[in-house]
Amino acid sequence: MTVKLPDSPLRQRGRPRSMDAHAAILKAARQLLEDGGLPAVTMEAVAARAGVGKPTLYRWWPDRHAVAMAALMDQSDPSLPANKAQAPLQALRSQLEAVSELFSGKMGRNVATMIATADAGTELSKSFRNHFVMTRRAEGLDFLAQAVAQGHIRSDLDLDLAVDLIYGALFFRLLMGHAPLSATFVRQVLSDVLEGFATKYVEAAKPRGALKKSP
Amino acid sequence: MTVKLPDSPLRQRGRPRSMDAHAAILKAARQLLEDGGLPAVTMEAVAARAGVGKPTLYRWWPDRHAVAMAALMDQSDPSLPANKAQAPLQALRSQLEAVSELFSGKMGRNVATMIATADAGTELSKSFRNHFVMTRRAEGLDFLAQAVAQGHIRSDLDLDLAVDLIYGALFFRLLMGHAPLSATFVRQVLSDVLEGFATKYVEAAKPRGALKKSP
Amino acid sequence: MTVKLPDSPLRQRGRPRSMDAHAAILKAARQLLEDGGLPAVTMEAVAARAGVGKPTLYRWWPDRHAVAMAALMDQSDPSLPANKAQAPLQALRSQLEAVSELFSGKMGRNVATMIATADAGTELSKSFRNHFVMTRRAEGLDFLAQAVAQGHIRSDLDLDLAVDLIYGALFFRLLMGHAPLSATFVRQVLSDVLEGFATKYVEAAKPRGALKKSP
Amino acid sequence: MTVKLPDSPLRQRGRPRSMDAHAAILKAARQLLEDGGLPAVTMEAVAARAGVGKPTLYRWWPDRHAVAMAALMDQSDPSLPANKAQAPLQALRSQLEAVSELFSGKMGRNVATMIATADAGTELSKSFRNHFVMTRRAEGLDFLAQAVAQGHIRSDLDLDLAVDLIYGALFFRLLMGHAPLSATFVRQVLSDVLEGFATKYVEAAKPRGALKKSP
DNA sequence: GATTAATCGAGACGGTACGTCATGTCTTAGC
DNA sequence: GCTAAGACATGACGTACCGTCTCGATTAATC
Repeated sequence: MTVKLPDSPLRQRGRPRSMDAHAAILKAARQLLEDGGLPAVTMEAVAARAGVGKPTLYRWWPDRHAVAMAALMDQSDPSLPANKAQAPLQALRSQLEAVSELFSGKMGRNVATMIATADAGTELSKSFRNHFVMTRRAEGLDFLAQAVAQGHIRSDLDLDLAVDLIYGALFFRLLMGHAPLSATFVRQVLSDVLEGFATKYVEAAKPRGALKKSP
Repeated sequence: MTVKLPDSPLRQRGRPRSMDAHAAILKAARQLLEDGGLPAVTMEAVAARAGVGKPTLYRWWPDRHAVAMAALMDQSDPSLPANKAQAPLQALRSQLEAVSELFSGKMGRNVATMIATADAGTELSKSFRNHFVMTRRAEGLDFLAQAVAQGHIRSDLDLDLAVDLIYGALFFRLLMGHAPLSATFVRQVLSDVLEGFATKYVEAAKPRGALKKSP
Repeated sequence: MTVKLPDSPLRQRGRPRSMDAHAAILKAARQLLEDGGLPAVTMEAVAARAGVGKPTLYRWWPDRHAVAMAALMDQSDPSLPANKAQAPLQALRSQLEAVSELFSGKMGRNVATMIATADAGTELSKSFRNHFVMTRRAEGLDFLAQAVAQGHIRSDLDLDLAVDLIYGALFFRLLMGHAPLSATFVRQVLSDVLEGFATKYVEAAKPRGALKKSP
Repeated sequence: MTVKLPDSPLRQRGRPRSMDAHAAILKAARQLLEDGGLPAVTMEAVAARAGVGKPTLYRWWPDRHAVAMAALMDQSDPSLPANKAQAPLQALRSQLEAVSELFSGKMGRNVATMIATADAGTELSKSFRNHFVMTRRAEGLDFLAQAVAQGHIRSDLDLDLAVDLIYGALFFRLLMGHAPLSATFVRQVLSDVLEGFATKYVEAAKPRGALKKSP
């Protein structure tokens, strides 16, 4: 997370903010998250561990939730693996496996919890969702689009829906916990979803859409 | 939700618990939930509004989270619509529409938040997930199985995965909020997922599973 | 949950307040006062030293000032020496010496500071002033009245004014610090004030200073 | 109060200090004192209202107490009425009336509070006491000395004690608040104290009360 | 009917964390 | 070199709930 500095014609007037303090705060929050999860990230504890005053915390973040979000976003690498060499569907599978591995860990639960707990209207909350989920989703969407372009998938599908199906199943299992988040699961999701979309089927099957009229 | 009383062979010796108090507590918690969401459900506030002592609360629930869960479960009708008259896929669609309508409301967010926040290992937490999600999921699974039995859907599919895809997409949109949870969306999810599964396709297309080996 | 009965004799409803906590708080405040004066009596420090939660402090006193007042009043013996055996003017001198000795010490300054700092309209503030000053003033007034009755002092004087002169001079020196608060000072104040009031004076105007040897 | 500038032979090297800032600070402090009393005079508030940086405040005054004192001393006219035309005891009465009127107002309480709260050893604290009390006391002492010289008062008295009696009674009533600080009170104090001191008394012991009509 | 014991309301208790405020120090850029 | 602006560590403020602990009162089953 980066703090937006006003790029105004006015130059910095007062003492510039301490980058040390900033870094120490995020580090402290990260450690507390790992040790005790979200409830351990109290402003008090973060301030104490970072060697920082509470007002400094409140100067830059509205509440503990925001600090925790910033810490998580700061730590995790938002850069995508970008396996451009791979075939698009293969790349999608790799990415899904990486995501599911990340999210099945301790931090994954934290992220999921925070997304569900957040105010959903806040700017920070949006950027958090973007950081952890929506950029991945966008990447996945891109992979699907490439697959369509390369003819591996039918071109008449709603790809937005497709990625929601894929990532949705993943998060559903994460939250409900009724089944593991294994690589096998990822493989199954992909194959089952994409079977419906595969070009091969389109060629052989007709007519589309009749199903929903007579179930 | 009702608290299980020990059906001991010994007759109750002391004063029996007050059912009035129990009901008043849940009602108070419900109102607080509606007014201020989960954070408003404090033990203090519930006790005050219900005209009940705090020890009475702690006698029956371990913490505020549990009280809120109990209140939500008490209020919501767990009974399923059970349109056995309808064709199974039609019934599934009706149920999904009902669920998406419920969850896009205020209480839906509360339920989602609580599922994500809960300890995930607690007995109460499990029964909460069951009450709000897993019973619906089980019902959906049943509808799919009926559809298979009646030949509307291919018989060689992993139905567990299918329901996770369907409900997952729903919850994903609910949590991320990047797109509405409309009836249109439900229709799309169903049609797109089921197209992959429709019997018609199975007849025409071969071979299955080759896709994932050469994407 | 039960019909409220007209609570006849205002019976204790909840847990009774802990006298231990009360005593510990006052003791802690007293020690802090001695160590660091009034500014050392912070709610935080009192709570910590007394092994008591801050809310318990705020339940019974509105602010740190009140706690310090209560501590001072609790510690000091409001009972008057009551030297009824002595002649009234002699008793007055003894009392003044005792008061000046008390107030020239560390606690004296604290008391003086608190009287000057207090809100002056509060009930506690009034009772504090009563406890430390006005009861002594009343006693002094009584001594003077006795002296009048016994014919040592003229009967046509405003005794209220006389005690204010006497105690006022004492406090004036205490606050201004331009001269010590010695026993000599007390003797001087008394003799000079009373010279104006002494019966003998009116009658004979001689010799000076005899008064204080045989009041 | 004015800050002493170093009258160095060297010309000032940097930016000269702003006299505007100085004046603005005292004005701001004065206004805050009037609005909210001593506790309202925070460094923060003074700086903000004066449009001045906090370091500028701390450069010239050690703490908020000192700023408040400076503001009070700056505002109040230290010049004495100096009715040299009047008879000394009459002049003393005029002065006492002026003082009692000033001190019974809002600022009077502030001054009294600050005297009692101040560290009593500080240089500023001493000069504050001098400014507000001791110069008046010295003036009163002078009036008494003149009265002695002119034969209105006995010559063998401790005048230092006499002024402490007079001013003490005044401050005592101010602090305790058990009786008003009226002109009547001033008249009474003077007459009763001086009766003991009046030359006439020593000589004739009759008649009483004539003194205050012809001092 | 009297005894007994579980439960009730009320509310004080020791705590923890909250979010705010003011302190006094410091580090900039601007005049 | 002095100013304003303002970030900083510190620490007390007063509040909200937490979960525990007495209390006296209530209420039924048991004696």
